[in-house]
Amino acid sequence: MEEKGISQAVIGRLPRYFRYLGELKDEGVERVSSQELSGLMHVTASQIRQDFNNFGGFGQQGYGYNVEFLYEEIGKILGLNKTHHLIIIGAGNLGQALGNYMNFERRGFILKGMFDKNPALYGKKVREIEVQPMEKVEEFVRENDIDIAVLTIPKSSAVGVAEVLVANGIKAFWNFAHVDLNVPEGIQVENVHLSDSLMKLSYNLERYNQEQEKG
Amino acid sequence: MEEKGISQAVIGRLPRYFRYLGELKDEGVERVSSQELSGLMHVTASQIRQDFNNFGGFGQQGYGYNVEFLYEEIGKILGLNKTHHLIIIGAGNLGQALGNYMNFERRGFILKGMFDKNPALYGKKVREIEVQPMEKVEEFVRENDIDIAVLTIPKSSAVGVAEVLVANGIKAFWNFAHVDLNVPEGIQVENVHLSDSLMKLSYNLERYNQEQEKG
DNA sequence: TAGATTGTTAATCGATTAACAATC
DNA sequence: TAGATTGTTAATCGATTAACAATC
Repeated sequence: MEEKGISQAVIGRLPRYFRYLGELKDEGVERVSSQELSGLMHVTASQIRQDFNNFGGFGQQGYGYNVEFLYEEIGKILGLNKTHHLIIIGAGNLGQALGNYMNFERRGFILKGMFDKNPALYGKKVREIEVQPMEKVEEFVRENDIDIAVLTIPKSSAVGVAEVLVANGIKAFWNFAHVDLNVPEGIQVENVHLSDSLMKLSYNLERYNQEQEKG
Repeated sequence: MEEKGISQAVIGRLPRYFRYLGELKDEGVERVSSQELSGLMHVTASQIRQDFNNFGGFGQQGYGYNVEFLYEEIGKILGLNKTHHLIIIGAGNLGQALGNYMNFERRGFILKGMFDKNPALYGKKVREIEVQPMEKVEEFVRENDIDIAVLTIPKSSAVGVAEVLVANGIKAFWNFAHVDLNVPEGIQVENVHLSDSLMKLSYNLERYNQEQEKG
């Protein structure tokens, strides 16, 4: 179970393994070989075995992998056996959409608070959580053991807000603002730059069309 | 200006270049060297030059790159000089949030329609666009020159809906459903798997905490 | 025991970085 | 012309794939 210096390429694939294993588990499948999984997921069996072996041996020669065991282990690696408390900064459309998404709760990501600087939103409820004024966020973070801040605010305020949150103990950001945060060493940032993603799609669409025209 | 077989690693970096160059442009900066950009973006100058040279020479020895020119060129590469028509399938919280996000419009991504199978949402307006029943989507796609379908529906229906849309001429999907679409060759898919992203953050948070404990 | 399939080492491939000649 | 900085080739690094011995 030794883990050190696992590359982000591997980490990035774990949630997808987790998803497929969850589906197999739900279908009642008991064991799976790297070859079967390879066919299902369209990645090489070799890569699957290499990826799993970064975390120690989960399989058994001649048998393959036990689906439920592997599912649980990957869940643990991803930290899904622990509870994470999160707050959403910015209660606009996107913030509310994320707040309403119950599936995160199922995985142990518990929404504890929502904040906005727009008074029109104060008191508005997203599930059980009331939107609070931004002025209250510092105290709230200090007193409620918050791990993750979800930033669904405009880029103009994101960098400043992140700074304040770090000063009050936030350890991780799920950043939807279209800006690079530049936080101190050891603070984790996961960016979701939606417009970047849309531009990538646009490029690939464009490129394919052009190739078609050439023949 | 020859382009062929550009790796997705390079494509994935273009939107970020585009963003930084846009900011420099707005600040009135006229020229930038790969070295300066390197300092700003925290990537190597060598990588910057290699990336740009995939698309031909945008710079000038001894001078660097003209900010506005480079900005425009990368925009063109990303297809942002063209207009794209898109529809949103699934008018729930996330669908509405994306529909309301005006910035996409600024880049030429025009929302043309929204669809949902929930009658309670029919007629609801997101900006100028009324939510329509799912039954209307096939005809709408055929008659309105739609390029991109945004899927903000549950995974259970996403695969089937995608199939129908492909049959009616959709060429690209921006997929927020937590499932792999598996479309025919030549149809573009850009996945935004939010829960995968959150799990990655969870992993990195976990890992860092563990390392701290060991000392 | 024979067959299957892992864990792991070695080979290959691709992406990043370094170096430098070309040239503005 | 001298200085700066690109475009591009070569070197390095890391990630993926192939191969196979270990072992259930």
